[in-house]
Amino acid sequence: MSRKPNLKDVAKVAGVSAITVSRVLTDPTKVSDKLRNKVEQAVRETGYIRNHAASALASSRSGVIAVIIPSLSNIVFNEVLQGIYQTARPNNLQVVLGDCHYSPLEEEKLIATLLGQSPEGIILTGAAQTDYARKLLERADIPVVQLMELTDQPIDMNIGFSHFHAGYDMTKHLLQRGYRTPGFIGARMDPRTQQRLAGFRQALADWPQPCQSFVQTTTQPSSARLGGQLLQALIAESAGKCDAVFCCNDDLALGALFEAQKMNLAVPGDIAICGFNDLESSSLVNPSITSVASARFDMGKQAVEMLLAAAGKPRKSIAPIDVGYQIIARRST
Amino acid sequence: MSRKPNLKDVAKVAGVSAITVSRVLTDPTKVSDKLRNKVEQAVRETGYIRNHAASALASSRSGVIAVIIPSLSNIVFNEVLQGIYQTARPNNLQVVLGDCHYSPLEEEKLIATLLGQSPEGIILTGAAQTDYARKLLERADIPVVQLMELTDQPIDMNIGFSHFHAGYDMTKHLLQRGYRTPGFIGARMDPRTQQRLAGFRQALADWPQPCQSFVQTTTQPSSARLGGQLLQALIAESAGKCDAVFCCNDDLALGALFEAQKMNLAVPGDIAICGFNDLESSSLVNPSITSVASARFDMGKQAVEMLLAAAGKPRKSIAPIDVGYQIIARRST
DNA sequence: TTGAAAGCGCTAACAT
DNA sequence: ATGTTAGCGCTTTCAA
Repeated sequence: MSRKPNLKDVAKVAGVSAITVSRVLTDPTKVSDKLRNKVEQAVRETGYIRNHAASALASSRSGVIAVIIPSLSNIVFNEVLQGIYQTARPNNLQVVLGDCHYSPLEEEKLIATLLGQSPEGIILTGAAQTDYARKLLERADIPVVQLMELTDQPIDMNIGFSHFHAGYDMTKHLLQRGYRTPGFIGARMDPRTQQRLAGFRQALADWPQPCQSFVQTTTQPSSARLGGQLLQALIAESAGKCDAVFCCNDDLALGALFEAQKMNLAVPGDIAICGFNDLESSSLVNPSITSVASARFDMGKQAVEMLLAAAGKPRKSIAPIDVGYQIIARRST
Repeated sequence: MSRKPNLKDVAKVAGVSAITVSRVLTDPTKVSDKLRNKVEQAVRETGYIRNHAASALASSRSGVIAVIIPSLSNIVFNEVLQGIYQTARPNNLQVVLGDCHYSPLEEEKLIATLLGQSPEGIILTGAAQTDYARKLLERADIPVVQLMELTDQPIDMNIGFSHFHAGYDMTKHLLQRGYRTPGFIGARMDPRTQQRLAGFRQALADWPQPCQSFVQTTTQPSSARLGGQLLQALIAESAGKCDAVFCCNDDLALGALFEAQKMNLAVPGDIAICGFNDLESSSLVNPSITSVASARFDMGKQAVEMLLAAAGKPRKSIAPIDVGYQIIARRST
């Protein structure tokens, strides 16, 4: 046999009709044990694999969900992806994934491309979609989940947490620990990073005594190396007065810590350091780094579950789901 | 019109036949300017989006490639994925991704599932596929690339480097630096990790003087935390005699370093540490960690290019491509 | 350059 | 519980 086997081939081998084979594959309980065994045997024998395109065309169910993340290299999204993939698989959903490199325009193009796969739902990161992207999504009329942050104007469903409040609380943590001239270092400066910075500023504004503060940001991609550089810039800018650094993520925080050690600055004695995302390393370095934890795996999982729950049903407006966050105080502050 | 527009609808609006619309979408040069303009106008007017499933079924070209990696959480594969996605997109290829959690059986199931998408090629990690998986792949008759490691019995194409030789060279590096009682710590113990360990053992066997060595491994997933635990176990096993540790990857190495610092062991004075994969942190910690670098992004990129080059052509046996590796000696050894 | 007809492989809907 | 029939929406093939 040279040609790839199709349903009819399997049916012939099993001595049944094509639809029976189809039923065994789709819902085995609809077929008697006897025939089911025959069919399963025939499937194995022929190495049959169902043609997804034909199945999708005939049933108008693609079994696909689309997912767009801003970065494949940021481990944060990997944990979300794990939640997504692990929930999608047992539900027989294929994931088609796009990386929009933090660009709403790239995201728009990706949405257009991915919608061509007739996904049964789509998961997006953040809420910075272009108007045209929103239009495309509305026309597609499929469930949409916006992930990671909370938004007032969701396209459809929304799950995440407030980066503003997390940034606010982290800054308050620094102030409460007695640091009075805190700095903020940020890379990439995507919307969520900006919200963290806004939280930082608001917390300072709300503090009873006025505090001097310093901010160093760049739109360059985040990395530990950059964390070191930004720390240097911050210390230079503040002429050494800065006594604490809020790093917009843990990569930066780790780099800042290593750099501080190279500069013979005691952490937290000379300078406190805190990060965001609570990566594993942050709890293992010396000193361990204070950070913000959030349920990333769970967000991915829930996003898929929300799509599943919404499938087929008429769209009803669901309140955004706030999964919250947690300040994990450690030795670095 | 409430129903989603199809080719015929667009054709009617444009006053042409369906096939003409199809041609405008696929290869506009095949249609006269006059009709092409009419059609393009009609497409915009109707908001038409081509049905991928029908297109794939009729043309038997899915525009999809399948990729299976052992882990979404291991940053190493993310870099490979970036190479894959960044090469796939400009070539109008969709990637369908599967995570087999280092299990050949899960991989087999994933292959079966992903082949259902009629991918035009498939990229696999490693060479530990089950017999049935290999049968499925042969039957599918599409280009296959096995990635990351080199194998004598490739299914089709192969690109990677020798983990055995890398492990061998790294161990030789330790011996040449004067360490005589080296240890190896390994987690997960997937085939590539085992090859690194085999290289470690061979290097010791080949060394002119006999050396005592220690090995601590676990099949648990790798993590920095585990690196610390394995280091403790190694030191206990060797009663402190161990003077160098070859960690099977950089996560373990970082954890081992942090643990050594907590134990007040000088690195590399009391104990040398080296890792594998050359993650960014390895170059930034104090002391920086010796590691093995390889061209992961490039491997992903090349794998897609190999699929593209092989598409359609009769399968000819191509020699495995060795992308090599590099020992990056740093202060930790 | 354009179109008409004939499926691609599967499943929904309708028998039996 | 099983089978028959008729498409799903597109592209291939062949004809004009």
